[in-house]
Amino acid sequence: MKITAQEEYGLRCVLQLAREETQGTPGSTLLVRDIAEREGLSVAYVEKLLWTLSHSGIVESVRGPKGGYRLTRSCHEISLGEVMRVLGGIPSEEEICSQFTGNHDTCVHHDGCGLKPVWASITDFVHSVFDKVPISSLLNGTIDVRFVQITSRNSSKPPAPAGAAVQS
Amino acid sequence: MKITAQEEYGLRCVLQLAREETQGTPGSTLLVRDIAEREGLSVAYVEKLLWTLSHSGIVESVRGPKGGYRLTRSCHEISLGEVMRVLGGIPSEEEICSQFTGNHDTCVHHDGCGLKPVWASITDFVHSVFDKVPISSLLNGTIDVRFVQITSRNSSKPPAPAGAAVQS
DNA sequence: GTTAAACCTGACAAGTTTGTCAGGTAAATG
DNA sequence: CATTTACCTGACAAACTTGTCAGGTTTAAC
Repeated sequence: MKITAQEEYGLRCVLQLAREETQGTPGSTLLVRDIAEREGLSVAYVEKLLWTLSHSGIVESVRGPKGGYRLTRSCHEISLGEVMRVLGGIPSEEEICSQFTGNHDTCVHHDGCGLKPVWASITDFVHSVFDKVPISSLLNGTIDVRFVQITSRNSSKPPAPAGAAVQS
Repeated sequence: MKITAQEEYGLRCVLQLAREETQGTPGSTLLVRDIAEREGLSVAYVEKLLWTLSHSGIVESVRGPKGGYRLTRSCHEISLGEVMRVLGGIPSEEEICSQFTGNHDTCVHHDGCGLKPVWASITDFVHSVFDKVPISSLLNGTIDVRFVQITSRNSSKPPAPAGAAVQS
């Protein structure tokens, strides 16, 4: 259960833009160079991360001099879950058993596999928590995710919408 | 947020031993060769996984002919969290910020880092769920982790003990 | 003792992820 | 319209993870 580098650094970039949104003038942008400097990352790497984020609709770019990047929506309306899904390449329910490079072509557990529903429940659960955390709450010091209210959904849950279900 | 191959395959081996415990005679063991065959893994790989597990006290080996591996305790007393911690190399609280190979020697967030407590809370939270799932419950078909009772601990929580806190 | 069946171990090849590089294309200012 | 400042993109080197290999050592049965 690891957090990937892409998730870590991508989220940091988003948080820089969120800070700019709350502290700068409305619509102001941040240069890639500045984000890279503040995070100790290379310009090229930050560009790559922002490319992923912009193609998922979380951030947008303004070209030309005085250009830069900014969030597409208020940082109160963007959830941690939305950002993590974009950055992490969360495996879908179907991919859970096929993401492993074992030497068997078909999952030996395809019948009576007790593990697949476990993984599915875990990732689903983690995201239900993430979806309730707006990134704005990550700006000021500390948030304890354990205090997030968990809604214990029934098994007849509706499929989760692609967008985030942020609830302040 | 990824489940590593070691976690996946290591847990499968543990579940094979748990099944043997519930279905075989008391104290009976399972051959590495048989586990490998049932899971579609190589004998060498299963040996490596079991080595990790045995050095953490989750499984033990019986040498010689008629030897093999078995769990050290009943599968009702071993939690998913305990197995995952052994297999995943979960980073400790101090390592959370240093597990990334960025090009900065000191974490740029060392003062006022809003991310570290988030990662810490998330991993802590996930494990508090895992610790409540005995591996015996993974044997028969499906368990939905979402229905596990979450105890919302206070911030003045005692440090989590190394052993599992399984509660059936 | 001998043998056979099992576990133990370190080194290494293959594959994936991570981060960089070099060279593009687009837009606003003067 | 030239120039500067910025974003865009594909290919690739380095680092890490994954899984294998070859050869050990230990133990129980006969």
